[in-house]
Amino acid sequence: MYTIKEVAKLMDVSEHTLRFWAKSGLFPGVKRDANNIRQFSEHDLGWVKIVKCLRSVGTDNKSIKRYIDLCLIGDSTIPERFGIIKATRIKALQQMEELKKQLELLDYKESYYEELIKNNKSDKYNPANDIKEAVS
Amino acid sequence: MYTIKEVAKLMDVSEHTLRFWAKSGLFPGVKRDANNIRQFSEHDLGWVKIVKCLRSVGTDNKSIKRYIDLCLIGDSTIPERFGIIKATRIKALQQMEELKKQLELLDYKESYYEELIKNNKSDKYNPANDIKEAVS
DNA sequence: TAATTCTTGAGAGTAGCTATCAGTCAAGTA
DNA sequence: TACTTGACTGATAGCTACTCTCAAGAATTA
Repeated sequence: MYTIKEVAKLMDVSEHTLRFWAKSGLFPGVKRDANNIRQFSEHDLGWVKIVKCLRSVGTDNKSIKRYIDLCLIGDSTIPERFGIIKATRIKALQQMEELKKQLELLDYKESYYEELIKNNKSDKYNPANDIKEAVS
Repeated sequence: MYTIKEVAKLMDVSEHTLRFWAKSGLFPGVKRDANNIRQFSEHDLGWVKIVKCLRSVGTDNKSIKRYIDLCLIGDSTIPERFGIIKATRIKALQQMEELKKQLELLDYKESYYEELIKNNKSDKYNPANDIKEAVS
């Protein structure tokens, strides 16, 4: 059993955010002790993990709640849950591509500045002139 | 020259967001025509591109403004700009790693559901039991 | 001339945190 | 025994970065 503080550390999510997610119904059935303090089980960490995963890909909290609720309903919702996960995976792959592209720009800019510094050159007060093609 | 609508389409950023960024001072020196309508040049698209890049990695608008302002000051700020880009690049790499990890979970979940459906099995109303290791 | 289309800025609304605060409880210390 | 410290609680306020709605004004088309 873990306190909210331990979960926060373990999962790298702030206590505030965990409470916010809990209040939003994203962690069903987390037990409390005699002093009303949340006790996260290993099982509950599973919820935290999937919520964190969906959030990190940009799924809004309402849709996450929907997924959680589908889970609670049971087997009949497996096809819909499957669909959600598939769509989320595709979204994640797209984000990966986008991130790669942005990384290329950062790589380029980094070497551009490096060059500038090494050769003690000016960029003519025009920081965008290191970008060859205009559109992303 | 491009209207804001064209830029929105070209760069895949909403007009609203472009106006918001413009108002925040993230696009210095965008010209207007006789009717006060913004005319983005190729050069201006460079600003949009770098702002979009920094935003996509989670840089807050205040820090982006700082970067833009440094650019406008000129050569004396090249070392600081270099530092910002380097730090941003590292942040992007970390995000890449994080995304990969989340993608693994999604991959696992997808095949889990697939299996479930193929074999007409139950997940015992416990959607978190497809997660082997508890912590992320 | 009238209707449509586009852009503009102002301002309201929203999501998802993030921070503050007072209150409760348990354990440790004087 | 009284006091302090520290962890957790929910309520609530505040913040960022959009996102949407709107009315006004100019240009285009019927």
